[in-house]
Amino acid sequence: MRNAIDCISVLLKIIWHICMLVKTELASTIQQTYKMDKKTSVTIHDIARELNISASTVSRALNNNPRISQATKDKIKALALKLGYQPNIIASNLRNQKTNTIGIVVPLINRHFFSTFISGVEDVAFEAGYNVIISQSNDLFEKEKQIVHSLFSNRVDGMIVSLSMQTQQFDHFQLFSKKNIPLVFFDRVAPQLDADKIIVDDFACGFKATQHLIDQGFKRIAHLAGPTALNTYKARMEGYRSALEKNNLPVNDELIIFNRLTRMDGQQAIKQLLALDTPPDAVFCGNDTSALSIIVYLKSIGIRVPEDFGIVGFSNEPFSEVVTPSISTIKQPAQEMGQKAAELLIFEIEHKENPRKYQTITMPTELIVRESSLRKS
Amino acid sequence: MRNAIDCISVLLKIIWHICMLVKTELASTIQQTYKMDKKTSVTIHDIARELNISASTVSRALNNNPRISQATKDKIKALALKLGYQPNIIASNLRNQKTNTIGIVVPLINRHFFSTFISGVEDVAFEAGYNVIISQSNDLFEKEKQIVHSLFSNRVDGMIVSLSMQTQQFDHFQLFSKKNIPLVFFDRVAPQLDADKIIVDDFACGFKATQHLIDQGFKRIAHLAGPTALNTYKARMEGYRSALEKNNLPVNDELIIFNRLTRMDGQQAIKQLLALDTPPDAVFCGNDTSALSIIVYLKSIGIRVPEDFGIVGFSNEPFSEVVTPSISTIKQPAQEMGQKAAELLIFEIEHKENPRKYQTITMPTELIVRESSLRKS
DNA sequence: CTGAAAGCGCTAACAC
DNA sequence: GTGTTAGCGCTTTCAG
Repeated sequence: MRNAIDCISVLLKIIWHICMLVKTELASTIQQTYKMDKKTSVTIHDIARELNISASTVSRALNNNPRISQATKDKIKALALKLGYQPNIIASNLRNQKTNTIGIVVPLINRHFFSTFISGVEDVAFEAGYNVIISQSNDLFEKEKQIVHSLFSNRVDGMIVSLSMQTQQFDHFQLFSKKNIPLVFFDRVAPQLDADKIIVDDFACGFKATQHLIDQGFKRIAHLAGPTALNTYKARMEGYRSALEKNNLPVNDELIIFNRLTRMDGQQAIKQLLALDTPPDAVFCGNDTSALSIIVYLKSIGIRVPEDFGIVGFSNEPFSEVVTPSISTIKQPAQEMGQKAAELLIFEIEHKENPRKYQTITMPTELIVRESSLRKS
Repeated sequence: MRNAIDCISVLLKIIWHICMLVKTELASTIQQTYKMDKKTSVTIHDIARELNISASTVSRALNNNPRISQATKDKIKALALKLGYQPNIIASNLRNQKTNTIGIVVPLINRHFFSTFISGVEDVAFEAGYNVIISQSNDLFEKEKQIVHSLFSNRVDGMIVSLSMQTQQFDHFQLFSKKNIPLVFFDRVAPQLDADKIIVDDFACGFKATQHLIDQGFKRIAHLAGPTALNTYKARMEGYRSALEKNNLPVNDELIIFNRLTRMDGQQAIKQLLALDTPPDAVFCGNDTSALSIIVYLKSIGIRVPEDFGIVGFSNEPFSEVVTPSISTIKQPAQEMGQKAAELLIFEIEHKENPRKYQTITMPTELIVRESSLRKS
């Protein structure tokens, strides 16, 4: 018995040693791979050594510094190409205190307005030699804060932001303003923020949409408002109210419903509205999604749009054009807004002025009249 | 006369000097501003000096190195907070040869599939402490090449790519494979590429869609194919052909139309198909956009969908659900694909294996049957 | 026109 | 536990 146990114990020890051997073997392989990795990365020093010149000359040549003779430039560039040299931008960034990177913070990337905006930013940024790093706040204040800190630590040269739905404080942006790093807000902005802003005139849009419904002969117009903590939804609602007043129509609070404008919200809202003693005959919705769900519901209960009920949405989502009936809506120039934001930001990055003057750029919008509101040709 | 000229010359000199003075003044102001900027940026050395300890201790403390006593950690962290210390990640990146950044290359950011995919990537990346930097190739080969080089120079730790429509060569990706930087392709991939891939089974999807039309009693089924240089469109078409063959239906080349699947393309294609001697009674479209335009056209000329003509699209664009008739389509799990791609990439970044084994992950798809193809309940 | 040297801010091997 | 020191790869004075 004893013997057997001893035997096993010895065996185990042997196995253990084998394991250890394998492990060190593996470790050294990894080590070697690592070294190989490093060797494949050619630096300006490698080029310098090969040509018996200094690294600074190589650096200057590759940056087209006029003080270097054409001959050496050619020599250096040729070798760089041959060796497959790729500059380490991280090192350059550290030295230059500039990353050529701009950060974007949006609530959600996969919303048509935002992704189109980002596309516009990317276009301009790429042309100007900037990278774009994006993050989504998912409409959460805490995540927005984290993102902003992270982008700061990553030393972005500037940042473009649309606020989360929950954001009411703005301390986290002071990091940027204190270090004089340009900041451009768009769409969802805060009035109390001293910064550049790219917006549309949501008030005018709300007015325009409502006036259009009035012009089409609708008499009792309701409004689906988004969270009025956000400047955009608040202004749209105020535009709506103002249009009613201007036309001497009563502003009736039971006709204004506040929610988050999801499809569910839209359906609930229209049910609630139709249950009123004197229900409305039209509604201006804070977005197209809710407008859509209202159309679907009305169709399902046999109310005709626009004959019996008029609808105007907001944002010109891709589906608005193709549903039946197609949805009248307000078109925001998302791509152009992105381009403009990027242009403005990059300009400020490259021409930092002190003291700064903040601009607010209002982009043009368009009321697109489609079937859902068109009773008169 | 002479006097006058002398006078002017002296005046000019004076003005010149004033200018110079102003210039130096300005320069020093700028200098000062610069220094102020620098001073506001607190580093670990500032913390170290203040506490009479070394920078390395500070570094270790902030990174929660267990070798530092809790007491000093607390002291350091408290001061860091007080001074508003923000780590310079660029410096850390350079030193660590790691950027915690992953690059994404897509044809177009503001396409629902891609932006949703990106959103999925961002979710996972953020959780794992990675930044996401995105670029769009605009379906141009040259731009794709530039982007890939730029991302490499920016030392991304890994990259996620969907190829441009024009891409036929893949040399630009060797930068990454040579340095053993993980690379994950998705959706539009190249079979000859040795890399990880996240795809759906486009062949099976094409088959499924076509089989569904057959099951619904459609007899003569056409196909709108995208550019077959892309694996996705090619496989969809092959699935279509295979389904016909399996059901002993003839594969008729005049029923297969190749284009870029825009709305225009869709309209042209359907006209062409209806002009045939024996036109089809259904079509499987390579995407939802072309399916939509066909529906619109058929409605306009009084052909009923699905009674007279069946349609299946691809991708489950948001509008597909809400148009009338709603479009039967294939749903790709874009968000999940993005999450999976990010998980895979990050895993490979953090567990670099040598030699690498490349995986191809096929994500599940779903045929969503809606009105445009449903003749039998 | 080119080189030497210092340093961007952080980390980690090595020493004590 | 903490300090010393040496870089990561690049740019940029300053000096010749």
